[in-house]
Amino acid sequence: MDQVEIFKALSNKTRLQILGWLKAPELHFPEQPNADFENVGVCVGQIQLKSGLSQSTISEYLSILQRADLISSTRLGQWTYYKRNKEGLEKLSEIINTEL
Amino acid sequence: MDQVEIFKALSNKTRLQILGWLKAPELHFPEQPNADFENVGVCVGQIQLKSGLSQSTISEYLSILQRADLISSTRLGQWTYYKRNKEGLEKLSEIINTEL
DNA sequence: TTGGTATATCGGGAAAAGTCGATATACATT
DNA sequence: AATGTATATCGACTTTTCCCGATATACCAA
Repeated sequence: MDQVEIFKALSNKTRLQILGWLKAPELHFPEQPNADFENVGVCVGQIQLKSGLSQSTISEYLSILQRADLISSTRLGQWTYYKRNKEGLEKLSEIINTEL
Repeated sequence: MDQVEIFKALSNKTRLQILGWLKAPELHFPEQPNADFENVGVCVGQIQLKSGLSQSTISEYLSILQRADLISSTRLGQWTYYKRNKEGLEKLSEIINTEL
């Protein structure tokens, strides 16, 4: 993954917010039936609702974050759940501490 | 400083390279008369030369990095020297570790 | 004060990102 | 099979970023 793409993914207020929400889903989203936050994350619809942006925009934003390895997804039935990707974020932290 | 602006500043290959060069100027730039790397940094002309981009572009890039608190500048005679801003980079690292 | 060098700012054209509504796809339920 | 719901993709339009050359400003030297 190109470093520039990681920073581009983070260069947007809504995408930064999404990462913040996913860091503590229980604080930012209502209870979910059939899928716990820790294991699978939060479904697209909830994220969209909270963001106030259109469904298509949020879907694209999530895939940008995913391409940057900052989040990961799981499909369960008709829902796609996204959660933080700890490894990707640790790698980012390392880039900043060692290369910049 | 807005977090988004920090990440935007980092969303460009050349600007990332500049930060990398400024992390270890002695490895990336020739000796400078009258100004040592540790205290004042590297002058715009040297950075431009190494980047291969135009003078105006590099001048703008440096000011983008400076507005994001990632570098700082010192004017000495007709030269402006830029160096890494440790504090800003530490703050960035903290943002990533605590908010994302 | 005239000219030379270093850097900053301005104006612009091309490319990329932001964001939407419409449509497609995937899955579930009846 | 038909319909409904969740998400992804497409096409378009607007705004922002990239990067340049030209020009302005600041400082220095003769």
